[in-house]
Amino acid sequence: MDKLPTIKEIAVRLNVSVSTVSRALSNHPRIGLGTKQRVQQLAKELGYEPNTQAIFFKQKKTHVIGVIIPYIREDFFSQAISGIESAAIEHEYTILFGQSYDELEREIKAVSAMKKQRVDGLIISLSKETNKYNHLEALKKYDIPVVYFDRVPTMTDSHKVFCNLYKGTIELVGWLFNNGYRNIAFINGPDKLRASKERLKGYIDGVSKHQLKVDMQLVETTDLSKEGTEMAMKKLLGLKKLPQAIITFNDYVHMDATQYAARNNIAVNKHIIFVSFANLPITSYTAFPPLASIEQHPYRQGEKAMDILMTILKNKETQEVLPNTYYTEELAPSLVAYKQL
Amino acid sequence: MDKLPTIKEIAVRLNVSVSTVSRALSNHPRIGLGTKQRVQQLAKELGYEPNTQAIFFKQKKTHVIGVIIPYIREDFFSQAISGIESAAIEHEYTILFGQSYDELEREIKAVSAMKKQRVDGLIISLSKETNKYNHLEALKKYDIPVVYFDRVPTMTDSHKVFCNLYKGTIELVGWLFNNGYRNIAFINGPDKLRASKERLKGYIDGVSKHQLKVDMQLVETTDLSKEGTEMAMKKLLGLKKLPQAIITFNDYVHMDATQYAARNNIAVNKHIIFVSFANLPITSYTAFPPLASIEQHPYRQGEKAMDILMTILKNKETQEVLPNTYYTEELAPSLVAYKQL
DNA sequence: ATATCATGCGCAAACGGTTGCGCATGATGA
DNA sequence: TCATCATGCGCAACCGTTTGCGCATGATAT
Repeated sequence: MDKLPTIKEIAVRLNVSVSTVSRALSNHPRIGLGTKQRVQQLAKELGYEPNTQAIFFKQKKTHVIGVIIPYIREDFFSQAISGIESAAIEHEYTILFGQSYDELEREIKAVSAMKKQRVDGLIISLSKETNKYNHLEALKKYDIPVVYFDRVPTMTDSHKVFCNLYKGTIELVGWLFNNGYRNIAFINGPDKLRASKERLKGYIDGVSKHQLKVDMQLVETTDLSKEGTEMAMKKLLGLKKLPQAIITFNDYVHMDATQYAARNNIAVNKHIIFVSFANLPITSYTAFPPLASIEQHPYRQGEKAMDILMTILKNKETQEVLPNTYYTEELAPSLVAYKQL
Repeated sequence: MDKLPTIKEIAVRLNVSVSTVSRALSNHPRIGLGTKQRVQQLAKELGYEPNTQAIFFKQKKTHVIGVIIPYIREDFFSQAISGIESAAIEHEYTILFGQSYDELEREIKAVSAMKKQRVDGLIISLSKETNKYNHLEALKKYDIPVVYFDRVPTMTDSHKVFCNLYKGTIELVGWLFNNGYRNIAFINGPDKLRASKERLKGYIDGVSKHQLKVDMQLVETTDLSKEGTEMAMKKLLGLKKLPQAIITFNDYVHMDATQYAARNNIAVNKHIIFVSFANLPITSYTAFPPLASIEQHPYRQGEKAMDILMTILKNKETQEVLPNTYYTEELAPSLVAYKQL
């Protein structure tokens, strides 16, 4: 394969210097019209395309941003990455992709790979295991800004975008209340997860808000496995007073819960109604879809994260480095009722 | 932020030349032990990490491969990309990500972005619209090898890996036959799709193989929309002799078909049984899961594609360029029966 | 004592561009 | 007529690293 045409080759052929060619191509005012035309003409003929790698190298930029997520198979994240991608394209950026599979070790490796590739910035949704942030702090040394989304860290000195699930849960409880449900149960996720804490707080505050007393017997947790969910359901169905409604941690839990209920002769969504947090696109095809769901806007979270990253990068260029400004974008979740009760 | 330590800085501090430092770090035999130690020691102290961008630039390599798929939201593709990623990690490669959304125009842009970034290779599953390949041929000029998977082109001078759905469909028909079903209907996808042609051929040959006569009244097509599928179902349910089994083009069609059937008082999977091609992970949670399904091994397809790409790249290094060797990997699909009939 | 060789290291080019500065040249104004 | 200035272009450094080659130096062989 013959070599790609370079600026140098054009220079030689036209008997001018490389600097002239470079400037001619970028329409520098100090280059004569004739020269410009000859250069641009020949460039076109040769099919010259600037070697972006060389330019990026010199400019210490890559026009690449890293994206690390737990699982691309989760619809939530594939939507998020699509949002990121669409915003990235607008800014002429491309995405370097990595999954953590919810493992800290993999996350560290992925971050390290991004660092090696000198991404201009990183967007990440943390793994469940992530409890320390050295690997991410390390990026500061390389001047790589990090924007977190959805699974965001607790530190305040970070850029982040997330959906306020505390409010979402309150809304969900409110919706149930307004539709006449009082005895509202809740299958939460693992205690240590931030997502669980938020939901629980929302549940408690939501219930209290309507002058109901909070009955912790109605609150169970699952480790998100099928078995864990079934154990939780077993306890709830064993209560003397059966719950009228069950809020599940997410759609995966929802599905296991409803299937278990059905197997135990509960008329799902009649006898007990189920509501959840939206993760899955096709719950409507499911045997027992949730009657209402909290939409967490993954696509928009992705877009927003990218937007924030872009403004950070622009600011860096403009030297307006405001090192102590941290962007936080809190999206309002929205309740989607699938059926009018 | 203070500058990152470079080889040059180490050189200055140690009063040696950059070349010595470079060689000392890579354990070159011609460098004295003492010097090596001092260099490596200082490198460690400074936290020196080689600038991979600079190295890649010099070596005309990026250690990045591009991956372009239609929709990451489709579970098939998110699995495929996971397979690619896992193989990539083993070879110290990272993935530049792009979606075509099944549009040729977007695919072209994505390819162009990959080209700009000088990926070392490209793995792509073509968009439905892709009927010409100039954008991909253009990569030859840049010496970027392309490996196709699943949605592969017709040209023979290309590397590809795919699942033989012709055989898969035959197998599906055979399974139905062996379980006593004779009147087997088929809702296929759009005629022009290669995937449709393969399935249709498989259907016809599969049916003939068992000495059944091929009744084209049993074959309908859908444009893959809900409405299209329902029209197809309407026709099939309108036949004087109702089919005993229906093969659907994929799980999305399956779901629309079964829901339509249920609404029209067909006892799904009893009155008429449904089988499909696996796309969705959670059909088991669905109201009417398919009783059997052809698994197309997206993860393995991804892995395989990456493996092929790697051997191509290795060969390039070794100068053993065999320009007219094209790798083709045809995976055998496997039939998964969800219930014993 | 001299040719030979291994050892240890530095020079400089190269990858493909960008860019500050300086040097001619001809036109302009005083 | 001479200083002044805009115009058009080239020189060379630079980004961070690798690598072919050459140059000393001291040891070994003859």
